Amino acid sequence: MRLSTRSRYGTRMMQDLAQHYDKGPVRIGEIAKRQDMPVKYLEQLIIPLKQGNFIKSVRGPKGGHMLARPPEEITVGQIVKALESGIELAGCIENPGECERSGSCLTRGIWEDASKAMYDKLNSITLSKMLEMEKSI
Amino acid sequence: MRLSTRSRYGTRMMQDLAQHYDKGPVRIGEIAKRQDMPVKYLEQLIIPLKQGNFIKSVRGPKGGHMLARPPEEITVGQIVKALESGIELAGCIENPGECERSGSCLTRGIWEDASKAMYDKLNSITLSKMLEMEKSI
DNA sequence: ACTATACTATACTAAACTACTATAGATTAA
DNA sequence: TTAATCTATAGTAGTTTAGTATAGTATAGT
Repeated sequence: MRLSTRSRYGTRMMQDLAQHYDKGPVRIGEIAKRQDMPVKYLEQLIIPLKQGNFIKSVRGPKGGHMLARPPEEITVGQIVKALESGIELAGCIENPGECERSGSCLTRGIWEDASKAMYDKLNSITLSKMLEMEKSI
Repeated sequence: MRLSTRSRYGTRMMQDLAQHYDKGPVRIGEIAKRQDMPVKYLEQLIIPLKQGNFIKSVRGPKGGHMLARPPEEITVGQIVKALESGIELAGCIENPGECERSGSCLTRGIWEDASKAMYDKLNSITLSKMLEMEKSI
């Protein structure tokens, strides 16, 4: 039960952008180099993050990307949610109709509760909180 | 970020066995029919559950499977752990050596905490607790 | 106006993984 | 001895993941 690299790379990209918040646009190439992640892959991950209003971009030379909101207003849970295709542990949570047993299934509520526990934790961590953790490493 | 069918089917199989606890061995065919899951697939899932000492089996005619321990001593977290290949949200939690950044990675601790939140929730639910939930549906 | 730089959009692909299915064999109650 | 049942191992079609490739669009600087 692994998070995809989409979420993991995307979170590290957002971390990098938070570390350069208010210092002008940051090129994908820089992030990719610093964090050792493929440029072309990051370019794809930026799309949903822009749609979720977490990133804004400047085109052309001297262009790049930056956080659309301050780091204390963005949580890791939001980032993961934007990048992960299905965010719940089972499809039947988001879409009860996909299983005819949903109505009486004893396990369904369990997967729902466990998903919630996980996202509550992820949503409690903002990008600024994450950067603070840096000092204690 | 979905749980595999291994975990989901396996948990439903264990639920079924809990519902027939102390009533003699239950054939896989019965479980498969009641829960609408493929026999041959369940046969595979039983192996790790036996290894984890959650199930014991009787071979030959009139044989079948049963819980190796009472339902109040088995948690959903234990079942998922036995069936899921990697239980953590990122490989680097179980195996820090797989990524050279592990030592200084800000995200690693986050995935670890989120995994823990999830498993704490799953481990708080025993099979007997699960059966009690049945009444409230 | 031109050019180089950077973002944007879409399509493709190899490898791994998932969710099974198939075949053959081992035990044992009756 | 037979039939029921579990056990072991191998195969496989479909999907997903983690990228790469190609072709474009926007714009700062000259």
